[in-house]
Parts: sequence; structure tokens; C-alpha cells
Amino acid sequence: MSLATAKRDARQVLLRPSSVVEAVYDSIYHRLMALEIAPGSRIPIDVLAREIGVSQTPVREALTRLEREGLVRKEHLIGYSAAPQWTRKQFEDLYAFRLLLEPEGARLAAQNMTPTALRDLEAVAADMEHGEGPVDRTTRYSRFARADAHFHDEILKIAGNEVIRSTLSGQHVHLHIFRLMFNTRVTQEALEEHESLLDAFRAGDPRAAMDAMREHVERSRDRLLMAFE
Amino acid sequence: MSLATAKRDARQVLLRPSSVVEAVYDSIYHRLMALEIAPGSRIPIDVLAREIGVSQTPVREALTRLEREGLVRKEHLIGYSAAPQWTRKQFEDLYAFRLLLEPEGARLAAQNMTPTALRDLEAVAADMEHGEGPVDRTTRYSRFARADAHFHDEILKIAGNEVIRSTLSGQHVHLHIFRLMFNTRVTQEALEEHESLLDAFRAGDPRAAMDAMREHVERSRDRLLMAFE
DNA sequence: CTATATCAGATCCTATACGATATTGTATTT
DNA sequence: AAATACAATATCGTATAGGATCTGATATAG
Repeated sequence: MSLATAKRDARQVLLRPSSVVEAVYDSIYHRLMALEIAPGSRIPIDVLAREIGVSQTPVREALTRLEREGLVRKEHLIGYSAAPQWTRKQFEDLYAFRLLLEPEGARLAAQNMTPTALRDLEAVAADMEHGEGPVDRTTRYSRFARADAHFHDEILKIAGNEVIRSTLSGQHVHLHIFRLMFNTRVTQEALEEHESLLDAFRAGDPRAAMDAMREHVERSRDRLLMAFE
Repeated sequence: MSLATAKRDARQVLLRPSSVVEAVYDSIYHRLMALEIAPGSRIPIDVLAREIGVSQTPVREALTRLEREGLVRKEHLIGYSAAPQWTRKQFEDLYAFRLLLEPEGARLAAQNMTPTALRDLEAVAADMEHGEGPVDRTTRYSRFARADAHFHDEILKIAGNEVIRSTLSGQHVHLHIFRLMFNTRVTQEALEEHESLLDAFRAGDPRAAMDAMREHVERSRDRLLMAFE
């Protein structure tokens, strides 16, 4: 490997991902996830730019992306604000939507399952249970929400339909759920349902995977619906 | 109504929608639709800004939105370019995706159908057939694609699930189809299928609406698949 | 003739400055 | 006392300028 190539590789690794916009996007995303920015509250561009330590332009681009993803709202000549807490109807619509896509994703994944893909998926599932170290409830649930997102995304990767995958990941389901439920714990049942999903994958049974996923999503919905009462 | 209120209303109507970013977004969108910007070709920000007559910042925000929607691609420190033409696999994935959502959308719409909603929908369908004036093939098909998008969106509005609706509208299905098919004519059959959909809505039959939509999407897919050969 | 190094042009990324608009608070009038 | 008119502040929207990086061409050495 030449020196120039090594240098280029270093740049690829060190500088490429740094693009300020990406960093700003992640920063805002995590602030929303951690509820540092409360749902519905204003997000002044210049304040954010000062806090993060960059100029306004990259903040603008990050907010534009977040707006398109539904995480923040924009009112012309008024400004940006964090998306308000979800209504029950939005929540039900989202789950009706997931129930149309995720069972089919599980079915496709079972069809395409390979030994290595199954091993990777089991590794992801195992990570969810062994969160290292005792932490406060909020952090623990935040970590769970991200791991769950990872698990579902991994299944959709195996399924192979990129339209379904990118759509569901773009919905930021788990972020919204976290904002709704951050103070509860409903993780144990979910882990068991994931296990029966894995069983279906191990058996290579598309129909069973589909049913297991449907049941998982439905039960998840029912668990969370209690938050509205 | 006070003078101040009248003035504010005027502003609402005249100035609010004008926000430069919106105009720029529409401009780029229509250029993509009209194939003035060929799939895969570069889109220099400053050139675009000069052509449209605005500064770079609004162009940047519009391109960020378009990137998130998959219509343009962005490479860090290289620039934006129009999304490349679709592969057959992407196309099939998209239709598998639509087949999961649109029949259910039609079913929900049939359930919620009201006389006024039906009348509006019939008006939209009628617009599709009476394109005024003789125009070239490309313009005619572009107009058809937009009208078809409008028709499907109207059904999803009636269905009432905003997650499904915004997701499908965000996929810009019809723009991609147009870019694929702009030089063919496959409109007549689609109009007939819309008609049988309307029949199901008139009868208030959710099951029939679901089946009609499934058939419409499947036939649409099969018609377009020929473009890959 | 091929490969490497250097240089120029183009483009993107970031920062700052200015003008336009909405919101908020105060004073005045009825 | 309540409502209206006015002014000040904060924020957004836009424009422009400068620094950093990539791409492509040219020249030189092997």
C-alpha cells in the first residue's frame, strides 16, 4: 500500500464522516432522544449553533432533514420547534402501518435466512439483554429502544427490500416510542417475543416468522397504549 | 374584520407560500420531472442558484430535502447529483411495498367513504381524462403522472391514516415512474382500472375496493416492467 | 510508453452580515 | 379597567465572502 493510499484511507476514516452537518444532526437527534429538548418547545437556530459551536448553515441543513423526518416542525418566519408529543390517533396509525410492513419483512427474512445472517441476528438480540453496568431508568430504556431498532432493522436488511427498510427506519418509531414511554419498563416481554421470532428464523419457517412478528408488534402496541390512559 | 386582520390574511395568502425555499424546491422538482436534469448528472449548487436567481442557502435547504426523499444524492465534498435511473430490483421492491399499503388504503377509504368525499374523488378522476389541448407526448404523460398521484393521494386522505399517506407521497412513486416511462403511453388501461375502483367506492364495498386496488397496482407494475426489457 | 508528482480550476463547506418579520411589552386612549 | 396603537427585541430568511477539498490536466522521471 502506497503512502498516498494510506493517507487517503486515513482521511476516509477520520475526516469523511465528520462533515459538520452529520455531527450536528446526531447532536440534535440525541438531544431529542434524551428529552433535553422537550416536545413542542422552540429550537432557535442561533442558540443551537452557539451551543454546538458551529455556524448557522449546518444547523439549518440538519434541521431541514429532521423536519422532513417529522422530528421537528417548521413554521415560516416563526422558527423550528421539537415535534409535539404524539396523539393517540397518530400512534394507532403508526402501528396499523407497521402491521402492514413488518410481518411481511419477517416473512421475507425467513425466506432469505442464511446461517451467518442468523448468527448476526442472534448476536444483536443477545446485546439487548446484557446492557453493561447499572444506570438510571431513562438511560436504560433509551439503550433498549436503540437496540430494539437495531434488531428490527437487521431483520429488514435480511429481508432485502430496501424500500421497506428505509421507510421504517425513517419513521424513527423507536424514538417516538421512547419519548412516550421513557419512564416505564416494558422490556421483558419484548425480549421473550424476540426469542420466539428467532425460533421461527432458526426453523426457517416464513409463515411462523410472519405470525411471530405480527404478534410482537400487536403486543407492543397494546403495552404502549396504556400510556394514553 | 379589522384592517390589520385583512392585511395579515393577505400576507398569509400572498407571501407565506412564497418562501424562497419552497419555490426553489418546486423548481428543482419540476426540472427533474421534465428530465431537464438527467438522471445521474451533477447539480452544482452555485449554478442552480444563479439560474434560479437566489442565493445558495435556500438551494442548499431544498437539495437537503430532496436528498432525504431520494430524488438527489449527495457525496460529501463532491456535490449533489440527480438520482440515477432505477434498477429493476428497486422497482420491484417499490411495488411490493405499494402492494402492502395501497390495497389497505383503499379498504379504509371505502369504509370511511361519504357522499361528498366520493364526489371529490370522482372529480379528480374526471380531470385525468380531460387534459385540455393537444400537447406533446412528454407533457401529456407528465400531466397524467401528476393527476394519478393526486388520485391516489385523495384516496389515502379519505382512508385517514396519515402515516400511510405521507409515506407513499414521500416515495414520489409517480416521478420515478415518469422518468422510466416518459416516452410511452399506458394511460388508457389505468383509467379503466380507476373506474372499477370508483365502482367499489360507490358500492361502499371495502373488500371490492381492496381487490380493485391490488389489481390496479399489480397491472401497473406489469405494464411498467416491460420498460426493463 | 507508463506512472507519479505537481498545479490550476471548479466546487463544496463554513462563517458572518444585513434586512424582514413576528412576538412581546409598554403607554395611551376610551 | 380594558382595548388598541406603538415601539423594541428576538428570530428567521437571505446574501455574500473566504477557506478547504476534490477533480482533471500537464509535465517529468523511469
